[in-house]
Parts: sequence; structure tokens; C-alpha cells
Amino acid sequence: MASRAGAGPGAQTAVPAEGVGVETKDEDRRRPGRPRNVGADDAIMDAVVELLTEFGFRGLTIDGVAHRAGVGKATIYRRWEGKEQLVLDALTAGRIPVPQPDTGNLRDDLLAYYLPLADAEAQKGAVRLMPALAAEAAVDSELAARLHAYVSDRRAPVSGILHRAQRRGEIDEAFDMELVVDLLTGAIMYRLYFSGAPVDEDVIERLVAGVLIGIGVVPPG
Amino acid sequence: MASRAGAGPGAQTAVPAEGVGVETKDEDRRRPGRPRNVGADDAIMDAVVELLTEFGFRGLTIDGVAHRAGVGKATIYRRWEGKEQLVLDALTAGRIPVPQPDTGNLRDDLLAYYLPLADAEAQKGAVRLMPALAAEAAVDSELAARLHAYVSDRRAPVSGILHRAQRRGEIDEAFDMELVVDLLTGAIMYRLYFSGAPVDEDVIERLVAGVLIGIGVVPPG
Amino acid sequence: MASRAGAGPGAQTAVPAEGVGVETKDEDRRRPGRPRNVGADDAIMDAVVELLTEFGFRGLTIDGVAHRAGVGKATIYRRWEGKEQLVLDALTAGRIPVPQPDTGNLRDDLLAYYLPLADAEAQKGAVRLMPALAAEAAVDSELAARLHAYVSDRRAPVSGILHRAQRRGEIDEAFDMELVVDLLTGAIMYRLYFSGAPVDEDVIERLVAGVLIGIGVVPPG
Amino acid sequence: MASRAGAGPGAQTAVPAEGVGVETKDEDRRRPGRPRNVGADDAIMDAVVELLTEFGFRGLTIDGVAHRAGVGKATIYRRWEGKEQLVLDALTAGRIPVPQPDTGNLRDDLLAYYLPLADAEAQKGAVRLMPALAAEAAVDSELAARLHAYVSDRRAPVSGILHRAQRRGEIDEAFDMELVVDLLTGAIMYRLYFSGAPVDEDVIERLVAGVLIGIGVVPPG
DNA sequence: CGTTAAGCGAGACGGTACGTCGTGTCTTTGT
DNA sequence: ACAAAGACACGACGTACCGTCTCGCTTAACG
Repeated sequence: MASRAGAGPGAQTAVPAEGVGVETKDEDRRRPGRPRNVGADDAIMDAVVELLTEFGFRGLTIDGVAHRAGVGKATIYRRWEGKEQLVLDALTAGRIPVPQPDTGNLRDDLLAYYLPLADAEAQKGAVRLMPALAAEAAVDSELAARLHAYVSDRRAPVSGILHRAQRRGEIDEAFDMELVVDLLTGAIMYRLYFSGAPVDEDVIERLVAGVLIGIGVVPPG
Repeated sequence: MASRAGAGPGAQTAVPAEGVGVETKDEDRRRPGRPRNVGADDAIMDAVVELLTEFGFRGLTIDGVAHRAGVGKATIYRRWEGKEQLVLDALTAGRIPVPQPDTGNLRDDLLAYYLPLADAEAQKGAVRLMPALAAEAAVDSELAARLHAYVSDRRAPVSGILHRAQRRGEIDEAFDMELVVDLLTGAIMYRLYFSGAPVDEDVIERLVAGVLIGIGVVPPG
Repeated sequence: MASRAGAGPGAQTAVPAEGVGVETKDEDRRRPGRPRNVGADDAIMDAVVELLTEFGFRGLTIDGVAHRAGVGKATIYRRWEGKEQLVLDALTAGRIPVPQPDTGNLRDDLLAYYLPLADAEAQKGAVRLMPALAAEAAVDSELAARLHAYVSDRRAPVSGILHRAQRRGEIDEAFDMELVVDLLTGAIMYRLYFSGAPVDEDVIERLVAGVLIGIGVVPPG
Repeated sequence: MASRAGAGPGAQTAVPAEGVGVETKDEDRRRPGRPRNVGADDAIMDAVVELLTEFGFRGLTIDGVAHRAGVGKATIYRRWEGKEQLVLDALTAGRIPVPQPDTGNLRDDLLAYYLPLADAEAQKGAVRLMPALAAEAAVDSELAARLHAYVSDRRAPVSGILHRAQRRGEIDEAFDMELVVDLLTGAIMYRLYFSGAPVDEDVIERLVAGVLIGIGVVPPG
């Protein structure tokens, strides 16, 4: 999530937050009082990731995170507003790298991006997290904004791959590349989260192949 | 959800359940004791729908449903196993009809199916429910089965439209119609639930048009 | 505490309480719903007494009581409004008998009443409880009323002893027996709770003897 | 509390303490570093008194005192060991003068000492503080010692009045003057803190009169 | 026609997690 | 070294739901 670069974890959701917006020349003007323990952020994020994989989103409790991180509950509430913000930050704290393939070969780049999604472990995590976050986003508009920003970050590489190919003339200008991203990513998410249909390497290859045919990159058949 | 036809609401999930499947000639074999108050089912379902739209899935409580429906909590637990089953049943209790267009015109049928999804009210409900159900399904395999069945029911009409067109020769046999359903439905769900991008009539028309071009039904450009 | 006779424990402080005031002919009209578990009252009271003697008033926690009594915390809050009400009820639940001596011998009756207060264990409990209750009563007028009623119950026997002696002509009518109770009881409490001076059998005997001289029952010297 | 004379406020409880007692010729031997802000003591004491009267002992928090006094929490903890010491110091910081009557007239001296206790405002303060301190003293032996010393200081003038009268031959040598103080002071405290009975000028006069009769100073009737 | 058995509204039950608050300590920068 | 500010670990608070369990009652079918 590029937009978080340079910001401390949780800086986007922390209540007092300050420093939002353009930094002034006083940006290094420290607030009085003991500064927040930066190590605590990492300990909390680590605990969240561990507990999520152990117990899933529903089984994750703030008490549990606090205990595992060796931190007081208040320290968590001082920095995040709730479970969802916490998990979303754990998700976006740069821990899950987004593949950014750019070999110039459209098909290879798409597969390089999507094939890792066939990994069973990654799927398990995503299935537990993404719908829960989306469910909460439906009710909390601030979380929704953060989720959409995260999703936007995740799709950006595919968007780039397709637009570059279009600029190279490999794809007809008439096609809307953003819709193509929606189709590909949507199909995979739909299978993972809602239909329960498998998403393995074969499925991904067939989806990519089909879309490439559809946008006229390779001849059908 | 077609398979519920004829059964009382919740019959599939209620613990004693009996009477699953087609009723036999013994269908009038009553159990002793006071029969269930059939009106209560409707009151409960109505309360669920009302409270969902008011407070969202997270804000829905069994206590709240019981109070709103003028019903004891035990009456709800006697018929459903929990919040998720309850909501899923409210979702599938025949209240949201699935369009089953079959005019023989591929484009018109697809639009007849998908365009209603552009309705803002329907979207609001879906956004609040589907991710919450998917989140719970990630943890509860029985609910997952019920969700997948529901999703399967919802996609069946599109599947039918596409397969009929393929049988009529309008679509190349090489294309996998199920993947096409995944692409179309997935793109819409992805925008609704995760990316936050709008799903209006224009978007739906462009998605359908693009896919029809992609599968060679209409010439590009 | 005579006024509690017949009432269930906590009946005076329980929030809904009903049944306050004169009972009507419908007094046996049960409220709907599951009745409160009467056994729980005893379990809670026992736990309170145990934990008080183990950890004192400050060390007593609602969680601790709930756990020790094998009861949910909500069950306690359903019946009492807080720690102080709970302790006061535990105190007055007929568990600490008030001596009611009435031999007709003024000195013996007074000693029979006061000498048990020299017991070290009883003192330890009283020192831990009474000031804490008085402190809370200073801020909570309802608790104050309950505390005053309890204190009034405790002093009643002495009052009776003295008034009976006065009626028998042993004490001059001019003396105010209530003030005499204040003097005797007050001196003991003052030593116990505030001055830290010992209250042993000797002190009690000297106090009683001095007061008897003072009110002219026995000749000085 | 006479023994505090000359020492800075809180010097008795502050952890580093030093400088207890009369300053020596080395009194200007300053410790290195910034000296304590003497004004802070007053600000803290004022805040304690204000907050006590506003919210009572239970409602008094160290955070609240620090904020009201415009002082850091650590500054309070550097000088006192906790809430109770703080309150006890506020109580004894020379703010409530102890009457020291010595006219040679026993009855007048006793009334000069006790009648100010009939003041409603003074009673309100005392009722809120003394039982709370006694409650904490039951658990904290150091505080108990300080409380007993304070109480001893407060009773000293009455003790003096009575002993002087006894030495003048006005009171029979057989009576234990300390017990008489216990009786008088105890009766008043008992009424104030526990029985809820009023302590007005009339009650005090009757108590004093009764005791004077009792110890044979004035003839009964 | 009375017995029996289940369903009913109501609400108390033992639990668990919540988010807040207070305590006493520690860690900054500034004086 | 002390000051204000405020973050820290800890732990109790009182609330809210969960899913279960009695209550007294109603409602049928069966004997």
C-alpha cells in the first residue's frame, strides 16, 4: 500500500493522529510527553497476524492481542479504533508484498501476478479476512475508505500491466482495461469468497487465457 | 432458493428438522404437542429484514429480533441455529426473486438478469449481507454449504442463458460458460463489495458488451 | 436486621424489586419468565463473606465473587447495584447474630452485649467493613439509609436493656438512654476504627462500669 | 498536626524525604538540579480539597488532581505515596485548626472544643473523609499509623482540659480521663459516621452536660 | 374429556468480550 | 534534577450478547 510509505503503522487510524495532511516546517516538532513505543506497533501487528492465522477473524480478541503482544489493552485502543482497523493495518503493514511483474510479456506478467493466488495458505488467510473486512466496511465508512484504498493498491499492478500492453498496441484501444481488471480479479474473488469453487493454477490459467482471447491478444481456438 | 419450496421456513436448519426432502405419504403424521406457530416465522423474518436494514449485520442481535418480532428467544433458536442461518434464510425466503429471463436473445437476457443489480436499494442490502455471510462461512462449513448453494441458485439462470446460446451456436464451443459467469458476476461483486467502484446500468452494459465481444458474439468496435 | 425478615436476600436493593410496600391480594402473582435462582443468592453471599475475610473490602472484586460463587457477573449486577450494596447485604443477611440479652440485670446484660466485641476476629472483620461502608454511605444516600438501618438494628438491644432498667427505676428518668448508647457504642467504635486504641475485655468492662457510675446505678469508688 | 511544623508539606510521606525535623546549619546545602516548585504543593492541596468536596473520596483521582492543579502526575507521586496520604496531608496541612481552649472552666473549655463540630460544612467534609481514611487504614498499616497520630493530635486538647480539671480536684481521681475522651468523641463520631443521627449544638451540649454529671462535676437533675 | 406433550413469551442463567478508567511507573523534552 | 505531558502494563469496572434453561401458559391430538 504505497500511500502508507513513511507513515508509522496505524498512523492513518490513530485517533489523535496529527500530521495528517501536508507537513509543515514544524513537522519535527514533537508533542510533549512520552512518545509512543514504536516497538509496540510491531509487537501488536505480529500478534494480530499470529492470532488471525490461529483463530481466524472471529476468534481474534483484543485481550488476546494485548496479551500476546505483551501490551496493555489501552495501548491498542489508543492507536486503533477497533478490531477491524487493527486487522486492516496488519494486512497493509507492508507484510504481504504485491507482485509487480513487468517483463513486457502480457501473458507472463498476468500469470506472475495471479498465480500466487492459487496458494492454499494465502487463500485460507484471504477467505478469513477479506469478507470480514468488507462486512464491516459496509457499516463503517472510514473503514470502507481504507479497504478501497487497499484494494486499489492491490489491483494497481494489473492495471499497469494491461495499460502498458495497450500502449504497446497489443490491445485494442476500445477495451477498458479497468473493466478487464474487474473481470479477472472479480472472478477469482467470487470463486474464493462466495461460490466456493476452487481457484487453482488451472483455473487461473484458463481465466487469463480466456480474457486474452476476449481482448483479441491471441486468436481463439 | 428453489429447494426450500414446500418446506416451512428454516426447516433445513432447525435441529429436529425432520421432513427434510420430499414429504412422504405420512406428511400428515403430526408430532404430538402444540404445533409451531406459523405466523411467528413471518414475524421473525420481517424483523430480521427490518433490523438488518436499520443496523446492519453486526448490529443485528437475536434479542433484538425476538423483541421486534414479539417472540421468545427460544422460539428463534428452536427453528434456526444462529444469526447467520437466520439471515441466510431471510435472504432466501423467496423474498428476492431471481430473474429467469429466456427470450432467446443472449444480450437481452443477460441484461434482464444483471440490470436489476444496479438498483441502489438492492445493492445496499447485498453489500451489508453477502460479505458478512461469506465471513461467517469462512469459519462455519455448514453455513458455507448453504451459502454456496444459494450462490449456485442465483447464478443458475445466467448459466442457462449462456449454455442455451452456446447450444444455439451463437458462442464458440471452446469457451467455458461457467468461467464466463464467474467473470461477469465476479466483476460486479468485486466492485460492490471490495473496490467500492460504482455498479450502475452503464457499467453493467459495458461489462456485458465487453464479454459478448470477448466471446465472439458481436464483432469488436 | 429485623426489617429484612421474610424478604429474599437483596430484595431491598434489587433494581426491579417489585413487592416493595404493602402486598396486594396478587402478591403470589408471579412475574413471567424464569424466576431467579434463589440458591444463587446464598452462593453469592457465601462467596462475599469468604472473599472479604480473605482479601478485605478493597481486595474484593465482583469478578472474584462471581467466579467463587460459580455465577455470572450479570447475575450479581441483576440483584445488587455494586460492591457496597452487596457487602452490606452480606453483612445483614442474618449471618451475624446480634446478642439480645435480657436477664433483668443491667450490668450483666450490657456486658453480655458488648464483651463479644472484644473478639479479635470479629474486630478484624468490622474494622475492614464498617469504615468502608460508611465511606461509601457518605456519597450514596441509598446506601446510607441501609447502613443507618443496620446500625439502628444493632443498637436496639442496648437501647432496650437501658430503657427497661430505667422503667424498673434503676436509672434516673432525667438521663437520655439513647445518648448513653451513643456514648458506649461510640467509644468502642472510635477506638476500633479511628484511634487505634485496643478494645479488649478490660476496656469494655471499665467503660461499662464508668457509665453505670455516671448514671448513678452504682456508687462511685 | 503540630509535628509537621517547619517541614515542607508532604515531607513525612515523600519517598526521598530527607530534611525531616529541624533544619541544620547545612539547610542551604542544595541538592543538585532544579529545586522543587514549592507552589506546586499548594496547588495540589487546593485541588485535593476542591475535588474532595465536589466528588468525595471515591470520586477523587490522582489524574484529576494533577489536571486541576496544572501539575504532572509524577510530581504528585514524587511527594506522596498515594491517594490516602495525599488526602490525609490535605486534612492535616494546618488547614483545619484544632481548638485549644484553656480558660480553666471545664464546661466552657469542653464546649469550646466540641461545639465547632456542629458546623454543617465541617461535618460534610469529615463524613466524606474520615471513614474513607479509616477504611484504607484497615489495609495499610503505615496509613493507619498516620491516621492514629492525627486522631491523637485532635484529641490531645480535650485530654488536657480534663486532666487539668482533674489535677485541680474538680474530677475524682478514680475516673480515667482517656476513657472520657473516648466516650465524648466516640459518641459524636458514631452519630456522624455510622448512625446518621444529627450532631447539632443541642446534642453536643447534652452530651457534655451528661458526662459532667456522670463524672460528678455537677450534681444530677 | 382429561391426559400428554410440545410450543409459547418471558426472562434469568453461566460465560465471554467489550471498551473505559484509574493506578503507579517510565520516558520524553524543556527548564 | 525537577518540571509537564502523556504513554505504558495491569487489572477491575459495568454492559451487551450469546445460546441454554426454566417458569406458567396454551394448544392440539390421543386415549
